[in-house]
Amino acid sequence: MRAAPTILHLDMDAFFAAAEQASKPSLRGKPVIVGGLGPRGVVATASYEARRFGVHSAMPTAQARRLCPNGAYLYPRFHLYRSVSDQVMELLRGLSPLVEPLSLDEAFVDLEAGGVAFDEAGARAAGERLRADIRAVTGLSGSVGLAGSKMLAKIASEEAKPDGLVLIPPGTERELLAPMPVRTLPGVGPATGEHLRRAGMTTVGELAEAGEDELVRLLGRAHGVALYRMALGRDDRAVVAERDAKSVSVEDTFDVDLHDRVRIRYEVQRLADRCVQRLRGSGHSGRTIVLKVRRFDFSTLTRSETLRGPTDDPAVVREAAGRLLDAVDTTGGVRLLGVGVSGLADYTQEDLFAQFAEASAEGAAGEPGAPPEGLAPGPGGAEGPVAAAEEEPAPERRWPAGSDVRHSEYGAGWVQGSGVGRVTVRFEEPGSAQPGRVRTFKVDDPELVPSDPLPLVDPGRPAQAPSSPASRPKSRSGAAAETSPGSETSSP
DNA sequence: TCTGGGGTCCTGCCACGT
DNA sequence: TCTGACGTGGCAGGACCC
Repeated sequence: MRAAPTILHLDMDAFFAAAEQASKPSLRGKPVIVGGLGPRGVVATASYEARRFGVHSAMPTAQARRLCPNGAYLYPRFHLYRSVSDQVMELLRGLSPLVEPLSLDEAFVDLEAGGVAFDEAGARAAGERLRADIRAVTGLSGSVGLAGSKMLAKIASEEAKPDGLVLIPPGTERELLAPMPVRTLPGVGPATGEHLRRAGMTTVGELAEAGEDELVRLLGRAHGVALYRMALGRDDRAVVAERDAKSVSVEDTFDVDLHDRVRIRYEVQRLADRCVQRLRGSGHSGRTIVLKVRRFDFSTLTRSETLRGPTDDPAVVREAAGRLLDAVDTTGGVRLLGVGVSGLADYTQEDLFAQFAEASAEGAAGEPGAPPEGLAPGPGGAEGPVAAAEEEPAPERRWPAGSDVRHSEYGAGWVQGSGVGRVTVRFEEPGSAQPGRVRTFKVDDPELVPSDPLPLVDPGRPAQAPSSPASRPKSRSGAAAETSPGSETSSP
């Protein structure tokens, strides 16, 4: 591990919910919950206002509604989050070529590799500058952790939340970690945490005292060794800018368990097609086809089959998935189906031939066939906007809560709710000073159309000018404007 | 009062070839 | 010809992460 705290971890605060609040002025300061809104949905992100009611990520949405009945419940708008994320990642790449994105809202940066910081003061200045730039460009806040390793930088950013910066000075790691719960360490989830608790270990200090041999005995070689090192504050994993994908998969949970074998087979074929679409989109082919089935009792099983060579042919993947399904007992019902491809390869000559052959067949074998009679395609018919966008034209227009719309007379707005043939829209834009007016229309009103999300910060009028590119000289040391946590967003 | 979606990594078991 | 050791690959499940 390096001596200077020049690994930076950025974590955007309640990212999806914050983006929704920035985009919809009427939701600012209110509890906002983003996630699946169907009967089996779960919370992806809750705003800090919603967290005060006990709502948190991964909680069933139905439970969240009981805890926070007056919150705004919205479907995720990944297009918006991805565009904001791109802006943030661009700022990070201004700091260093070594940027490792972990998700849309998180990344590691090696400041030393970028030449922007070599010591504590430099790292702190770069972190503060970054936070100010993110706010200027996106209107959102992010928390920054700085330390000499990835693990500690991540722990630091967690401590910094919301809207803060924490630096772990070199030499203080063990002392700092010792009283923390074992769950603080990456790789310790509910199962390992419980395992360790039964063995009498609840803090990181107790793991360090137990010794490597004991942890290996309890958790196995790889996990035990890694955990012992982490407990000592040792982590020499490098920031890796590019990672190759290892697998591609798609899955759907159905609002109601499926029992009909014909319907199940049809859904597997649709998933296989979607999976191949994604596979091709990523420029890959793959050798191992995986079928995932979650049964009525939540037990999950996977079946896989490895082909002779990689493929990106939908017919081949459909067939393999179908064969795997034949070996699965689905009596009792299934709540989730998934199809994945692993053992990824770049395109091969063989794949090109396969594609060519398929193209000449004019897609005759490229369709999964019509849905079983009387059954609409899709998971229970209540899928979110992302899934809906991939469907065939629906007989009735859908207006998912939170989605962007435009009305020929009233302009840009978003869907507050819909039902019984009506859709309620609030007309406001990210820059609106006041909450917008609400109007209700018929769902098939021709004046109302879905639209793309508007940028959170008008590019012509940034909230505040971002500082010059991060590759600039390091002499600038101010940038203290955004250090204080927002008073209204303190965690419960 | 029920538990999403898209991933990664590890472990144990088994079959197979040498 | 039989047997055991060993390495490897495939498969299934579990844990974890965001």
